[in-house]
Amino acid sequence: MNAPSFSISHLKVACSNCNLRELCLPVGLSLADIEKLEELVATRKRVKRGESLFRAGDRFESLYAVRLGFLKSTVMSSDGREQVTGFHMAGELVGLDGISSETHSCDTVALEDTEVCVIPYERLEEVAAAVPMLRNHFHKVMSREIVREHGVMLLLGSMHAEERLAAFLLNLSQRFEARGYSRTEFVLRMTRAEIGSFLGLKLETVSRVLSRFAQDGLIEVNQKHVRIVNPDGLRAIVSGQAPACER
Amino acid sequence: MNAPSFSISHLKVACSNCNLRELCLPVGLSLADIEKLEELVATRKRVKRGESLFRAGDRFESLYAVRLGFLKSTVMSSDGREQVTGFHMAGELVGLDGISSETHSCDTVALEDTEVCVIPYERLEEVAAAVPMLRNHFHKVMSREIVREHGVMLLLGSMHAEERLAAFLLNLSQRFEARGYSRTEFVLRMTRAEIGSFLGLKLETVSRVLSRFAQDGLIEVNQKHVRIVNPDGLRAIVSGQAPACER
DNA sequence: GCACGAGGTTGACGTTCATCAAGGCTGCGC
DNA sequence: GCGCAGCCTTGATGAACGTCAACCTCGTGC
Repeated sequence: MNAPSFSISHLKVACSNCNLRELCLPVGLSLADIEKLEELVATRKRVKRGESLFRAGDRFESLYAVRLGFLKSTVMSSDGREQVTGFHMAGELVGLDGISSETHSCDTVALEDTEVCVIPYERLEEVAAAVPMLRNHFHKVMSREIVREHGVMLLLGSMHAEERLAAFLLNLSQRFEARGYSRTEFVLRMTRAEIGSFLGLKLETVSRVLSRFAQDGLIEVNQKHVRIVNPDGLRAIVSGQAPACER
Repeated sequence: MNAPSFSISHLKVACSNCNLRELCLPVGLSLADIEKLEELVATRKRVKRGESLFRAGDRFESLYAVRLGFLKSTVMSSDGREQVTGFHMAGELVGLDGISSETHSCDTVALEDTEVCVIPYERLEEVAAAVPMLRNHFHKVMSREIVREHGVMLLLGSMHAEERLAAFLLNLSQRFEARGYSRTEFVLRMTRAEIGSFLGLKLETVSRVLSRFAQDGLIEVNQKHVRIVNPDGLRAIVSGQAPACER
């Protein structure tokens, strides 16, 4: 509970120039609208690897748009079990959990040095009232998060370890691609234990399944570095085409 | 994909008289605001047991506030696995998944004869722009759904069968109580298979665990009728105080 | 260079839950 | 009444994953 050492930069924020525009913003905003938005996003905040952006119990004041870096969100049960609820990368909005009770209900921690745009929520509410397109976009972002979580529930509730990991790798791949990175080769920013927590598996199982995928020529793994060799093979696993028992 | 036989009632809808006000609406709305709201909620819709309110792929047009009855939502993977993502009762809002892509991404089906208030989404957006309190309330409802799903992820990702079922029963209990029903005695509207799907378990496991709870004097079960005898015992199970291996 | 620690891999073994299978209960139509 | 279908229960067995433990790898600080 010690105060994390954020550096807050008061640099001029310019959404209009931001290379994440297509991810963050609705298309077709007028210049005037974008100006309103730039007033909204007053500051940026840096979060060093290992530090938290916010913690469960913190008063909710702002949403955060990830500019660069990588974060995880976790919830904790009363008896101390931890569950990773998501990983966040550039262009994604975090903090939505806090709106409901004006208090954050999860911890969000940087897995590498990260920079976010701070979006004071009260102001967002005002701007959203005035700019229909932005309001609509905001609602879509929240709804998309609900739909994403439905997908995670499907994964956790009805998939085997191999299917979960294949789905996880493909999801990462697709998100990296959408950000202009390679979809076949990337670095896992999280540990095996964190992947396991997210997927409802133990770290040993994650490690074993990754090794098996590598053995089967689906991927190459070297510690955190992953190369997807046979994406269709992974897709086949996700859709139950190739359950473990058939191989 | 045949058209379901809804009966749409054009009765005057009166939120101001609705006994679900405290669940549905923010406190402290002015009379003028409530009038705007009543224009918004134009119609009601009845859905018979077994029929669907909407299906994945349907164009999204409205949200629905449950007036009475009981529904489930399910998502389906490409290979046909089904996952129950939630059960809905009076006072809850369903259909939020559709906002993101203007298409519903889950099926929502009545588990008993059900009546909902239809809330055309376009109009909701307008009214929300004009009525700050309602806007804020709407955002909180969406956020609450996100937080709820975090809880389900925790359950699916890190709890044992007994813990899941204990948590499930307590959750139902608490929701019934909030609606003025008994918190100790209620009827499960869903089958064992549906409970299992929601909790990531098979129906046999659900049945076995319920029997074990009954044997241990925690509950009484008779088919769909459940009486919670020892809620603290259930709570102890949820918080890992009493794992199966200790008994 | 070396020691240390965090994170990762791999193997042996055990537990939990799924699977398969048989049978019971309840409500409904005839 | 009877038969049937849907749902539920219970038992026997096995697979998938967790647990425990040993060891390896890499990066860091001294």
